[in-house]
Amino acid sequence: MDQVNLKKLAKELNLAVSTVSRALRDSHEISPQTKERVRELAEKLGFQPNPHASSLRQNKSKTIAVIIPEIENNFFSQVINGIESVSPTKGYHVLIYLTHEDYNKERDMLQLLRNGRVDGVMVSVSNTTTSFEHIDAWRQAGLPLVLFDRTCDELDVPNIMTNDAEMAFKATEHLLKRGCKRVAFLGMGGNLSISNRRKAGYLAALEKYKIATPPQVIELTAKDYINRETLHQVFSQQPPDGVFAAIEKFAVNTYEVCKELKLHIPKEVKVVSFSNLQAAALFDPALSTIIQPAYDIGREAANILFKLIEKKILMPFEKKMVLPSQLIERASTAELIR
Amino acid sequence: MDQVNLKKLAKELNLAVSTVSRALRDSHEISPQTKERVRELAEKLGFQPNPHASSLRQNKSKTIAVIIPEIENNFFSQVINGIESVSPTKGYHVLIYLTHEDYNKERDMLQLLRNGRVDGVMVSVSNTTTSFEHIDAWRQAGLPLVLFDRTCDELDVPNIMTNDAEMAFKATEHLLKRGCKRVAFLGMGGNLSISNRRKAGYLAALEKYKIATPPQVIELTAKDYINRETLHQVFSQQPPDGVFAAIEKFAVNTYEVCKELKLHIPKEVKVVSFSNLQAAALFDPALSTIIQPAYDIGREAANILFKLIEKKILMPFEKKMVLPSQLIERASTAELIR
DNA sequence: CTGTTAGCGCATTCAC
DNA sequence: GTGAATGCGCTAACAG
Repeated sequence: MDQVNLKKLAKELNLAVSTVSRALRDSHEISPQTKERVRELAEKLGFQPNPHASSLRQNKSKTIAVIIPEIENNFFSQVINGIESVSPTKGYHVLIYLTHEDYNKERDMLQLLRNGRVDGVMVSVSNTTTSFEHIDAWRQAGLPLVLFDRTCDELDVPNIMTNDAEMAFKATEHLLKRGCKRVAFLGMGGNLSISNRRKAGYLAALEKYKIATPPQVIELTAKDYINRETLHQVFSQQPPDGVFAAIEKFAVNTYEVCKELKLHIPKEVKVVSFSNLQAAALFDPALSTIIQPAYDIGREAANILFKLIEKKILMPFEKKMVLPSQLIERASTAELIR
Repeated sequence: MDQVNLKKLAKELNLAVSTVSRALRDSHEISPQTKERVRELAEKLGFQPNPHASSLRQNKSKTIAVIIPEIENNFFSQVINGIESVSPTKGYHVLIYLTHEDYNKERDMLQLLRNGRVDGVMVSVSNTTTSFEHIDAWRQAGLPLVLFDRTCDELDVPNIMTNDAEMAFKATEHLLKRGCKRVAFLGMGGNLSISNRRKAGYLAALEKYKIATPPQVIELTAKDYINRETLHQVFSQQPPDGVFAAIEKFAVNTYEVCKELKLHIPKEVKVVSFSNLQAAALFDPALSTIIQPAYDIGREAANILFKLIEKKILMPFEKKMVLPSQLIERASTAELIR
C-alpha cells in the first residue's frame, strides 16, 4: 500500500539510496548496467519521486502561479492556454489564483506565495490596485515575476502587453472616419496603466482630428447591472454616435442598452471594442473588434518567466514586450449606404 | 536574505523549535504568554512556514488538481470560478491541467499526480477517452477524485453533472413544437456518457412525437474548420429545419455555415444549443440556449472533493449529483408570424 | 563507479 | 509547559 520510495528500491537492489537517486536522474557517474537495473525496477514498481521531498531539498517547487482578476473572460482563458503551452515542456505545474478585481486579495496572495510554494509568478493586476508595493516587494526579493496586459510602467519588472494606445487610437480614428462626431470612451476607471494607455489613444485621435465636441469618458465597473444603468442614463439623454469600449464586457452592455433604448447599431451608434470573443462576428450586428494576441501574450510571458527562473539574462526587448493587436472591422461600425 | 524559519525564531526567543512550532499551530499545551511572544516575533519577521516541509511531514499538499479538456470555453471557466469559490476557504491551492481532448495526456497527467503532489483531483474527461482505467486506478488507490460534467456511469466515483438527457429532450421537443420536421443532432462523437445522454434525449423526443423522418446524428470535432466543412456539405444537400447542438461551439459553426449558405435562422433552420455564453442573447438572431449551472457544478464538485479529502462520509445524493439546466428560448427558435 | 553521511524545515513522539 | 530527538524522502558533499 505504501508509496514506493528510493529506500525501498535501494534495498531491493542492494544499492545505496544515493546510487538509486543518481541512476534515476541519469547521472554520468553511474554505470549503464546499474542505471538499467534501477530503471527497470522503478518502472516495475511504479516509482514516482515525492515532489515535496525534492522541493524541500532543492528549494524549488517546479510550480508557477498565475494571478488574474477573473477567468470568465476569453482573454484570460486564452492567456492561460498560452502559458500552458509552455509549462509542461519545462516540467512545470500551474497554480491559478483569482483576485476578483480585489487589490487586498491580490496583495495577500502574493504575500502568501512568498514561502517557496512557487518558483515564479505571472500577474495581471486588478483594477482596484493603486499601490504596487506588493509587486515591488517581489522584485526586491529577487523572485521571478512577470506582469502581463494589466502592467505597471513605474516598476522595473518584465512585462508583456499589446499596443493599447496605438490600437485605441486606430479604433477611435476608425469611428471618426466612419462619420462619428461624438465618440464616447468606455473605460474601467481606476488608475491602471492599461486604462490610461487606451484612454490616451482615444484622446490623441480626437485631438488629431480636431474634434470640437469634448471627449466623453464613461467609467464603468465589473458589475453588468450597474453598467447598464449608467449607460441607460447617459444614452437616453444625449447618446454618442460612436462608442469605443475598452473591454468586451462594456460592448455587450452597450448592445444591451441600445436594444432597450431602440438605438440602432450602426445607424445611430457605431461600436468598436477590445474583444477576444470569436462569436463577436455573430452578433447582431457583427461587432468590430480589436483582437489581442492573448495566446501569444501568455506564451511569451511564460517563456520570459522561465528565463528568469533559470537565471538567464533577458534581452532588452524581453523586458518590455509589446505584441500587436488587430482591428477587425465589422457591421457595428459599417458606413451607411443611403 | 535567507528565509526565516522555525529554527531562527526559536533561537531568537530562546525556545525550542518544537515549542515554536506548537505555539504557531495554537497547541493547547503552550502557555498563552509564550504563544503571544512567538506570534509577535513571527509576525514581525514575516515568518511563513515552508509548505514543502509541511507537506513532506504531514503527507498532504493542500493542493487539488483540476483536469479539463480545454479552457477557452465559458462552461469550464465558470466551473473553475465555482471551484475557486471554495478552495481558498479550505486553505487549498488549485492546479490546472489541460488535456486538449487527448486521452493519452489525461492518463499521463493522472498518473503523474499520483505522487502526493495533490490531495485530490477533479476531472472532466476528454472526448477521446474510451477506457477509464486511469480513473479507476485512482479510485482503487483510495485517492479522492470527483468527476464532473463529462462523467463515467460505469465507475463508482462521485460525479456531478446536469440533467443532460432531460434537457436534450426538452430542446428537441421545443424545436418540434416550433414546427420542425427534420431535426439534426450535432454531437461530439466518441463514446462519452454525456454525449450518449444528450443523444438519448434527442432520440427519445423524436420517438415520443412519432417523427417519421429518421434521426440525423452529425458528429463534429474540436476543429472549427472541419466542422464547417462537414456542416457545409450536409446542409447544402438536404438541410435540416431544426438543429440541436450539444455544444456551444457547434452552434457557432452552424451560424457560420448558415450564413455562408444563406439559410435563414429561424425561418429555414431553427437552432438551439447547450451554451453558457452570456452574449448568446446578442447573436443574430439571438440564440436559444440550454444554460448549465456551471458555477454551481464547480462549487459542488469542490465541496464533495473536500469531503472526500477530509474523509467524511458522503450522503447518497452527493455520490451522483444532478444540477438542473435551464432552457432559454430566444429568436433562433422563434415561430414565424406569417 | 558506489557508499556514507548530512541535512532541507517541519511536526511529532517521548522525555522531563 | 517545554525541550531533545527523530524522521518524512530526497539530493549533494565527501570519501573511497
